[in-house]
Amino acid sequence: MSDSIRSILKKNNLSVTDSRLHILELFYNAKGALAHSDIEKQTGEEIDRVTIYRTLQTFEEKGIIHTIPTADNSVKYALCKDRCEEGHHHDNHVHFICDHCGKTICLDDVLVPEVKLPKGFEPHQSNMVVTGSCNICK
Amino acid sequence: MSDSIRSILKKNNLSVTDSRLHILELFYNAKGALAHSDIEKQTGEEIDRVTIYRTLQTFEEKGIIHTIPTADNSVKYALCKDRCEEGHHHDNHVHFICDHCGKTICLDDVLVPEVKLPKGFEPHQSNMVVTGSCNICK
DNA sequence: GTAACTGCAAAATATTTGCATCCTT
DNA sequence: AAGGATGCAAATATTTTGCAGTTAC
Repeated sequence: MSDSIRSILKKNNLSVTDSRLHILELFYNAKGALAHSDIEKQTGEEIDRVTIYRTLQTFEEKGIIHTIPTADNSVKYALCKDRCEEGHHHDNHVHFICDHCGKTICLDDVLVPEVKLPKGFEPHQSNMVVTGSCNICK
Repeated sequence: MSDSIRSILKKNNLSVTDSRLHILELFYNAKGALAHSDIEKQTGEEIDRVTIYRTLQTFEEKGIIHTIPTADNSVKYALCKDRCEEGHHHDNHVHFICDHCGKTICLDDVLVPEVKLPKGFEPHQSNMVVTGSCNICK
């Protein structure tokens, strides 16, 4: 398992370091998205706050993770699916935020529907966020 | 014009103050959404930074404006349509963010399509944000 | 007159930057 | 050995809170 994480870093020309392994593992274990603060809590004193910022930024640049716009405007990150890893983000699934437990869940099977835009608008990327109660809370 | 803005405040049981009139007017003149920093720039020294925070919060609580989740995770606000003003947000139109000029535009005529969620998920509110190039930049 | 609103100061929080040191390759 | 990554300190930026003075009603 740790090896597959290691290979992701290598594939993206990133040095394999403890921090990166640790943080990336968190994403693989997490069902759903993580905020900076989530990562900070789960790593405790082990990783410096600044390193977390820089690691998240690096991962995002490499297309390993992507940010999710949330209803409460907090910053969250989630793993990209395979198709993202080429540099292009095809992050076309719906994100769900539970009003009760607060979790953000990637509904990988629910694709964002296309919409017809007015004349002159050319879409590039679509994001859809649904709030409500999730399958555990309700 | 100033009178219609005034009546909105009254309708929501808010005292009519210069700050509120001014900020609310900005929203009516603006095509699209405003960030806290936009408002700060446009009001200059006239309104205290803190007052802007509190005014935005108040307006949101009253359902006069709503927040928009943006791809870059900055906080933006836009006027609610009539239906929102009852307290329930029926903010069911698509938001468009232009990659070039950075503007956020409410596509009032483009409704957020419904999606079928997996079993157990109960939707409450949907948000859709499309990025690309707008009708002016392209 | 009273409750609500504002501005200022300051606290709390979040994010970014510089630099010396350490680690990966 | 060399370049990149980390940790610490500190600079910036953002948001919240307390309180005294002012304003709307």
